[in-house]
Amino acid sequence: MAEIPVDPLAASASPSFRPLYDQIKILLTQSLIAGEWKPGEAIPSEMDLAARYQVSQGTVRKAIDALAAENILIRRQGKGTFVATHTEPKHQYRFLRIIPDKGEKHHPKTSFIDVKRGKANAEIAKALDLKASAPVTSVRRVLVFAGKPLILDEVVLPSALFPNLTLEKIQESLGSIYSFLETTYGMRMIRAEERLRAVAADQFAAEHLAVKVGTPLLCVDRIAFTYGDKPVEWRRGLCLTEGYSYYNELA
Amino acid sequence: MAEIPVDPLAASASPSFRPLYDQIKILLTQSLIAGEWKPGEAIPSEMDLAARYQVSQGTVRKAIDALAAENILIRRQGKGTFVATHTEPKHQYRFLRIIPDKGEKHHPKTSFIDVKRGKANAEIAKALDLKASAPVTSVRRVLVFAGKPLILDEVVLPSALFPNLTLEKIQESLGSIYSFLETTYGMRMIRAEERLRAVAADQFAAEHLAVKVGTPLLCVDRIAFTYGDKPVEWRRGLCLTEGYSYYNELA
DNA sequence: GAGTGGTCTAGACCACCCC
DNA sequence: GGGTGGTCTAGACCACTCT
Repeated sequence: MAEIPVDPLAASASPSFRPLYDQIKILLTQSLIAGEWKPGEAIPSEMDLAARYQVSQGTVRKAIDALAAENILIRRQGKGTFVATHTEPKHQYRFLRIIPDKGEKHHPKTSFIDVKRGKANAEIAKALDLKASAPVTSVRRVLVFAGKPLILDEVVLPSALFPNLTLEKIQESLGSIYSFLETTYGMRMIRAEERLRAVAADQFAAEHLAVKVGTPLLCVDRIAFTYGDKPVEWRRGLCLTEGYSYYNELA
Repeated sequence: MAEIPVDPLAASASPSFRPLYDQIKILLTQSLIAGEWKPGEAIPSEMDLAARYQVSQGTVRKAIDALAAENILIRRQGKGTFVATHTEPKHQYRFLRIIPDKGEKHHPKTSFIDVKRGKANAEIAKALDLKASAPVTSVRRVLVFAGKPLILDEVVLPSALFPNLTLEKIQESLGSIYSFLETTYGMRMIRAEERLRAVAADQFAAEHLAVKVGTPLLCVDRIAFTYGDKPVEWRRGLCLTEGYSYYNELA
């Protein structure tokens, strides 16, 4: 007669198997959400985490590897593992795919147009998982590359998550919006989905990008997500693709 | 007194360190280039490869993991590790990012316009690493989604690598161009770079996409690479983004 | 049941960083 | 020199597939 093992882990493991490193990954993510380790800070060493979770170093390693592959953690040999941040100059414009056709990628200068409060339309409410006509805050800006205004965009954020957002505050902050949201609201964007279309410039876009009405523009709709795949930002960018283009790698 | 180990590997390892699994990865890639394992076939088991290269299974595993992450190999638990192929229905249109705004991704029908021989212009010669005005073969087609012509594109290939390409041959083949190139010329595309712009439809595009001249179109330039990051295809697609858009994930 | 990939462990040693 | 991540190994066991 074989013994019947009474092991709660083994019992729950058999149907729909979940590897240990995956569970560790979830625990690490929860600590990140809870703010146990803040953006830019180092998390405990692999050995410490192995002791904490009572698993081997190799298992912790696999969990961290997965988070590093998603750009949520950053490994630095000899120094430690750090919580990724949009604040570092190198990662300021991590999600910006517009680059010059010739020469190196460079960062734009931002010129803000206005900050307004309003209600989410159907499309945005659906994208951000909000109730219809939930309060939202919109930021409109122009991004200027090498002296040329190239992108006109509108960033829409749920007011509940980002209260008291004003033009003054956002103008004071240097750098990208994500850097600002991170330092001001502790909200970190970890991934985004984009949809691209070609559209004709309307009057407003034509003025701000200094082109004729009807000029073809690249329209980039984005939904950005924070930890746990929660959508927290919708934006639409209208981009003049002259000398610049949207770069993408397919694998 | 400590012994001085005489180890040729260790000696060459110190300046500009290269991990073992990286070297194994290179050896595997060379075997793929040499055609030792053809697309769709299984490569030897991890244990066999470990014996062949005289390393541990874990090291072979890391090398295979890297190639699997690049979609060059495909792991299937319980069955083996296989050479990826564009021939399988699921991967036929792996690089196609145009999907409907509502509903699931679906495959287009192809309608070929013509196949011509010509000389590479400066842009294409540079992209494909060819001599100026090297002979190239161009294929023009229209991709039709759910009955609507949405993409007009031109595929440019070096004639030296793809000899005797005719309209008849390519029309006989079902499915994507990459599937055709793989079965006919044994050339496998493993990754691609794209640049997107918004342009106005010219006369030719307007006719084939059934729109007015001047309609904004998404222009997608692509360079596709085979093993060893060798560029072997240039293409330009003009895409009508009505009800469809170019989908991309940022991480 | 045999074979494959997938997980987990434990330990040794290396490369890198900073004190 | 001590700490961190990175590599490599060897072995045990689990999950999946096919016969």
